[in-house]
Amino acid sequence: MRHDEVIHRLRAQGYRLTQQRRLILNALAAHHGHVSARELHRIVARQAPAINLATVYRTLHWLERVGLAHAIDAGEHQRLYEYAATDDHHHLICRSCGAQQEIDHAVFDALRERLLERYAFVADPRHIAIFGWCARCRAAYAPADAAPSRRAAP
Amino acid sequence: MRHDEVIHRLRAQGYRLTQQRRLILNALAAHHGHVSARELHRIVARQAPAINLATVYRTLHWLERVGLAHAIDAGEHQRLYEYAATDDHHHLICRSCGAQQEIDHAVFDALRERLLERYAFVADPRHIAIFGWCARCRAAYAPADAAPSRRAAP
DNA sequence: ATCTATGCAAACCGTTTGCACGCTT
DNA sequence: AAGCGTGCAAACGGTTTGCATAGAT
Repeated sequence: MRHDEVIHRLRAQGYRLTQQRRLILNALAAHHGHVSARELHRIVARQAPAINLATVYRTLHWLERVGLAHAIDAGEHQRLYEYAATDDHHHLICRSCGAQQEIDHAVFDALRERLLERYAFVADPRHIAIFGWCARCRAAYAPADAAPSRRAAP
Repeated sequence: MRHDEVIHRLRAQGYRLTQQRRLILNALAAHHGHVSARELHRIVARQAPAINLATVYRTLHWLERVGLAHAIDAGEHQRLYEYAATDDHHHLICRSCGAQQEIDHAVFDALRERLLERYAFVADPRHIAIFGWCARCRAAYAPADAAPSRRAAP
């Protein structure tokens, strides 16, 4: 695995490599996509039942600090983590069925340029969740490709 | 104020208009931008000290249900609310100084088109927070207009 | 041997809920 | 008079922290 070398560097920096950290980092790296601390705990607990949830939290903070994990920017009411080696990407989330689709960072290039021009702002979107309606649900609901009206009174 | 008529409609639908709801709605509408439940509670408590935090939460849920308030999509580790009459807009947030700038919904038009073409996804971004670096901080840090490198090891 | 990281349990913070009562309708 | 909405207090779920100890260096 790739992180062994990273870990080496970290050890050189005075951090200690414990079984728990190893397990948690592996689980995080193996898990494609986001994980909550709780889920991660459930996963590593299969291999090391004694591991404590607090340790997972502390380790996640540590991984974030040393740059091996990112906390999710946007999204729902729970903090999620992902392995930092993952390429920048974003998500489309369907309001109707909840399906998530990963999209490429490049889709934001035009927007970033525009923000730079108009607002002199260097955008660095790391993990944005964009809500809307996926093709399937749209087809199921209506033939038109217009979004369902949002402010409609019931 | 505009909501009197809305409230009228709601009353017609069988909802009851209490002092608390009136106060909370007014405070929410008067507050430009996002508010947390706690902050809103603090505000209304100035006029009605007996008002309970649970009531604020319940009222916010109710306002959301009837379409008078939106919960914030993206953003930080706290759920925030805003008055629904507010136009769709988004925020640029500086990672360095924390400054927030409101940006127009139209900035997303090109992105929405692209998402529709490429992913057949109808994006409905309501309140996205885009992190990055504002002009001032960028000037202070470096002459170049490049974003500070993100994955740099310390 | 040193001192970091862990386990445990309690604390914390925002949010939700059950219940009896008050107030709008 | 009827019943929705409120206050109160307790419960809840996720996250953090103090403390003694195990374990990596």
